[in-house]
Amino acid sequence: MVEISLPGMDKNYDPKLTEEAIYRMWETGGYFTPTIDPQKKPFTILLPLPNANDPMHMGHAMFTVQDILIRYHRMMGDPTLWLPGGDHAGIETQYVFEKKLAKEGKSRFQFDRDTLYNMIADYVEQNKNINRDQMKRLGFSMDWTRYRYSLDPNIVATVLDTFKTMYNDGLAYRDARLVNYCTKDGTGFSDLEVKYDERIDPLYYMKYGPFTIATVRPETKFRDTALAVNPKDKRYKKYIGQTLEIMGLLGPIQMTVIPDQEVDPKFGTGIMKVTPAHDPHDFELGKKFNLPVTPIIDQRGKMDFSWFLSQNNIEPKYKERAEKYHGKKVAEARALMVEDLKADGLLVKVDEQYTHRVGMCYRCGSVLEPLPIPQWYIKTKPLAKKAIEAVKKGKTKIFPKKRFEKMYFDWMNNILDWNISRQIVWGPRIPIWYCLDCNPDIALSFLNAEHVKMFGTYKDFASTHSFDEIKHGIQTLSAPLKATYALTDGACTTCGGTHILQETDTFDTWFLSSQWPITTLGFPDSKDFNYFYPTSVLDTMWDILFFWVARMMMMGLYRTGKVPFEVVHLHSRVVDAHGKKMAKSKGNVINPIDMVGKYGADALRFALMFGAAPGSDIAISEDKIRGMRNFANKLWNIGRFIHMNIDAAKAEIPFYDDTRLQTVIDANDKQIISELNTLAVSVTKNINHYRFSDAAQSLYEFTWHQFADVYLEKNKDRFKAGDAQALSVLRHVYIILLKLIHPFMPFVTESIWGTFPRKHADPLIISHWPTV
RNA sequence: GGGCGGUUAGCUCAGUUGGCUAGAGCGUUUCAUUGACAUUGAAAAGGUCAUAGGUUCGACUCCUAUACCGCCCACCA
Repeated sequence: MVEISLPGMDKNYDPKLTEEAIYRMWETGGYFTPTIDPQKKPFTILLPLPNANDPMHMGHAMFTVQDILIRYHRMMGDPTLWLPGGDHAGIETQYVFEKKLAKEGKSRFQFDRDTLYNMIADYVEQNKNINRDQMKRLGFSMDWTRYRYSLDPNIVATVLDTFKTMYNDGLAYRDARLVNYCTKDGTGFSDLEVKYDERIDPLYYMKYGPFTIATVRPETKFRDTALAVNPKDKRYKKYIGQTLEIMGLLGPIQMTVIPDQEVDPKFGTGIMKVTPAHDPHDFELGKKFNLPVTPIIDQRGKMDFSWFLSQNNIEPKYKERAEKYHGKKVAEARALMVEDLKADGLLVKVDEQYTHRVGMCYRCGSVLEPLPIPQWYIKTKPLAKKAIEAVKKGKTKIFPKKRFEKMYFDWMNNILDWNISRQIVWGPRIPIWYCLDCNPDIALSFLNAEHVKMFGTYKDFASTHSFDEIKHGIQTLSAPLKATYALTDGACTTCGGTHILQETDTFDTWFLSSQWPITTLGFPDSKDFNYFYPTSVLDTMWDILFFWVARMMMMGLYRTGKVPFEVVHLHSRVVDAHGKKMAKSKGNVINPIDMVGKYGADALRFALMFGAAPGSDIAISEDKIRGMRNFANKLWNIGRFIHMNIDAAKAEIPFYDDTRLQTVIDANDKQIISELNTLAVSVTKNINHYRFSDAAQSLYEFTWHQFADVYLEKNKDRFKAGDAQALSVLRHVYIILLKLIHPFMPFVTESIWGTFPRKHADPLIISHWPTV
């Protein structure tokens, strides 16, 4: 066996020997940083900012789509910017951090607000770079000099400014409607974040005056304020408008019967109890009929009977019951009440197998409690209107259009106001200040020196604590809806006092990220903003179309009057070899970094692009990645073959375009050149149309089965004989191929590129894209 | 409840406006054994394109219905 030795080219391509050095060469060479040239239209992509605290998963590896576009445009000569960033990911990060604390036997309640915030900040700081290094390992050609973190001071400043502008425009407001509240995590959520789960719960039929009603939530009935029936329901028509006295577990209550179209006469008994404080539908109904909102569950998910117990002359039996329920968790109290209903003969029957959908906390899985808590909202209708128009007019194009444009319009048309308040510490606080002297009823919770959680109103604490103590120890401030507030952090505009406290609600993370295109580029006036906004393409998976993309459209248009991006490209979801969603619980997760270590970044990137239609899932398996590793190796060995033959020819092989060879060309050469041109045209077209799979497949097919298997095999004798024309054509086709493949497989192509003679010393990354 | 997508070779999927013997990757079978690559080469097997109708000279491709799978949205107590 004769070993062929070529300098720098082993028999097999080993990504481990090249990738790191090549990436460093690109980065230190400054090729990721665009030169601003006012004569040229830039090409810009903002990376969908990953959670700074999370390692990469396969979904992030799909950002390869962006790198392909970026590398392609860079080679086209466009000033090209791919701007990376990291997200503080409010609730996600605080949740992960609390779990970490729990493992160490600690709880967030052992720390005051500032300390907890700083601990989380340190934790994120430690993890931030893992993510960045991993993206480098995939070869992503991002401009790291422009890396942004969502809590960078200038980013936050713009976000606060947006809030103030919206507030002054009447688009940001405070209201106490029913919010999806997780009593375990202690925060409210927006409607988008609610995860609905099918559950089987008992449906209780209970006697209710002259009626029987059905409910899954008997614990809320104490604060029912009305009964609703369908106005067309003959059975109950005569009761409409009447006020009835109904016997309950705590004695008789007064109840008015009201009409409501939406009551289904066929459901249960056709009568619905109305509980405005704990049911979204009832809340709206209550507004219509002016019913009081009377909560019976508190923010910790416990029954609150203080309204009852504070009454005079309560019958001892009822007092005993109320005391028994008071302070119990919802589920526990419900069980007790069902027992008491039985005892009183009020329970008619129980349907144990009632299935319904319940709103759950997407984070911790607890049942969400709709609670009437004041929150900050964004009025979305006027913003959505413009976002719809922009897409209709084609200012922003959504791809694949067929599937996702409809989703976009449906959501925008039915949009509800956006709750941006979160009751967590990890994030910027809403820039609103309350005067404690003007609002002595503001409820405060804070930590005293012994780390004991304390609740009370400002009035309660003012006599025993200094303002400074309150200000620094405060955990949360829950101002009643009627409390007055101001945008200023100076003196109170009403009383001139300085006992003012900032809102403790922090912004929904998505409120920050919805402004990413403007905050990262330096709105309202900076060189980058003026040059790069609007960006060219926004590429992401469809799961955050509403969370992020739609909201960026609204916010970008609101602040700048221009769309934030010209194209929205929704890439495939990565699934396992059997088309199933990857999940830790299923044990089918493939770690991208492991695959890079084993087969190289190029192999993984190519596998992710190969064989998926736009908008559909992409199945990934180790077998497939290995197959693509083999392709990289094939490409590498064609390079070795060419070197070997040129070296053996012992003559200078002219550049293809320097010679008259083109006019006296051999039929075989002519054919491969023609096929190459066809390929270059189709790859270019496919990239322009976001058909990355087609581009990848044609590159694979041409390289392996046309160029290597046919042309190269057929002309081996000519190469061996040192035929200068043949060798020139061979090398030319190969060099062009390296360029065409480079956006997909940047490492192997760049490393081979370096071994060939060329007119300019430039690396492949900034070579010129082939044009025909 | 409303809407969307899918159903093509053993597996995962392409098939862009209806038109040549329906393709790829992986897997399988047979042969080749080493001056580019065994991470290879040559060849092969394997599909009533979910089902039933319809439009058309012609349907994997268009229309209707059905079945199953997946996803999104929705306040049914």
